Amino acid sequence: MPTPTAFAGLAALMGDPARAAMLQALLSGEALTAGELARIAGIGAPTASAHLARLVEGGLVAVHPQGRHRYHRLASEEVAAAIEMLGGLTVSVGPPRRWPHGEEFRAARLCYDHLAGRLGVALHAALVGQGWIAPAAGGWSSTAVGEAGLGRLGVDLSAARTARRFACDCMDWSERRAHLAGGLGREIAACCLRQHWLARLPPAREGDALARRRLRLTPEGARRLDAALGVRLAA
Amino acid sequence: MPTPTAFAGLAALMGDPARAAMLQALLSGEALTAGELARIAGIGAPTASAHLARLVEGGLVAVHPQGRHRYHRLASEEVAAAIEMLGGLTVSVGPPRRWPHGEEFRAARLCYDHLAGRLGVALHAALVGQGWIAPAAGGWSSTAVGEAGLGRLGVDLSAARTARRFACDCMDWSERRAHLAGGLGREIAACCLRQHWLARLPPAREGDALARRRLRLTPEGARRLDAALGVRLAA
DNA sequence: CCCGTCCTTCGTCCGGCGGCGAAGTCAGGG
DNA sequence: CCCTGACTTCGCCGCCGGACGAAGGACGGG
Repeated sequence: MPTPTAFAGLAALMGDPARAAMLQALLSGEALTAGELARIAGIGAPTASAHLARLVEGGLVAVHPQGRHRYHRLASEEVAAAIEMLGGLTVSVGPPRRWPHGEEFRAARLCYDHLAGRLGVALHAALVGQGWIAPAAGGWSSTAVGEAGLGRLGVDLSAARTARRFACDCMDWSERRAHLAGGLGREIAACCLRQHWLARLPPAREGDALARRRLRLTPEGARRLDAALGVRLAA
Repeated sequence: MPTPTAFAGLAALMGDPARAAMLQALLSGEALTAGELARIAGIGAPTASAHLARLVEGGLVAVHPQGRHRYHRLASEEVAAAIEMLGGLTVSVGPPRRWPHGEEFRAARLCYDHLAGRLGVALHAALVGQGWIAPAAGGWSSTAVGEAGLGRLGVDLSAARTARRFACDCMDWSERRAHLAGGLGREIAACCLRQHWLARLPPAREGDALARRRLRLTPEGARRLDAALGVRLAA
């Protein structure tokens, strides 16, 4: 195990309310400017700047300047996974409480770059149930019928294969079941969003980090997914 | 996602150096008394008591009093997994550094209740390579030849099946490859330790949380594992 | 029953960190 | 070229929380 101080430093980095709000906002995969993150965290610009500097220095966040904006995003998929896992702990740990988490978040949301919530879990179950993916070492591989079906849906399989992992499970913190991550999960989400099967992300409200991650199915999107996968994804 | 404050609270709980040292010590799966944890963290008894109260209150640690001792252990496998994942981040994140972590830890150690390090990774690879386990939804299932072989080794398969998950991957932070977790991983470790295939855990030195997790193969243990699995596990 | 041990509670101190305002730096536009 | 807008650096303040000493319960043993 790494030195306790290194471990504690990393955890402490995520342990500040303002930084935690920033990290959760970045979990959608978007790159956000320092000013946006300051408003999301509800703090002033100087304070946000100091926090972001520490997050970058700690390796959790990557920054790439463009003009007079500085865009920030999570440094890696591993960072996103760790944040998701910690978020999952908060619902399983502590005094049992009735779900205080909005119904919208449980229905559909983004986990880094793929679909999560009931929608993501249903997608996972449908892909397995239809035999489109099959268990393989370390995750899932696509079947012949799956490749045909995914192609019909417009999913870019070759792009999915360029990822470090083609398809693997990612524990869903609200449903307590796996949803689909990896290159395939990313491409399916990209394809769905591109084709407007899902409503666009609503604009962020000031101080509301969570609004960014909410998704709603369009009627058209629900219909096409239902037809393609043979399940009722829409609530 | 849970409220940012809940997330931050949990991360902050792990973010204190003293509490981090305690959690890492508990990662071996052992139940430790408040006094032991105080010495491990290098703090006084009153301070340790306050820290442990917060860890229990936060749901990360479970306590069960026995006589005048109060034994503490991690509250669940999920807590252990989250701590491991955060530990993994500390080696992949931040400025690239040459491995400052002891060779002994990378060779063999315990991850909660199963084998990790090069030993754990080699075991995983051997089980797959010999066809003793095969990919299944959410993890691995045992094959017929595997069940025979594991039975010869003295592994209690029925005990392994009582776990929530029979066999699944757990990312190894030092080898960056999967080792075996779940009921099977637990039973193999229990069986190995019971049969003295591995040297006993060395006694804890004061203030040294890491010593608890170091393992060394006995010559007898290495020979039997080599013969059974057909790989050279000993360095 | 009294003592030793383990652990907790209480009271107190103090260092560190998060917060902001003001000033400085840099990029872009009219 | 100056102005605006985005972000950083600097300096300072307030306060939360982690540290300890002393005292106060539990529990077990002689």
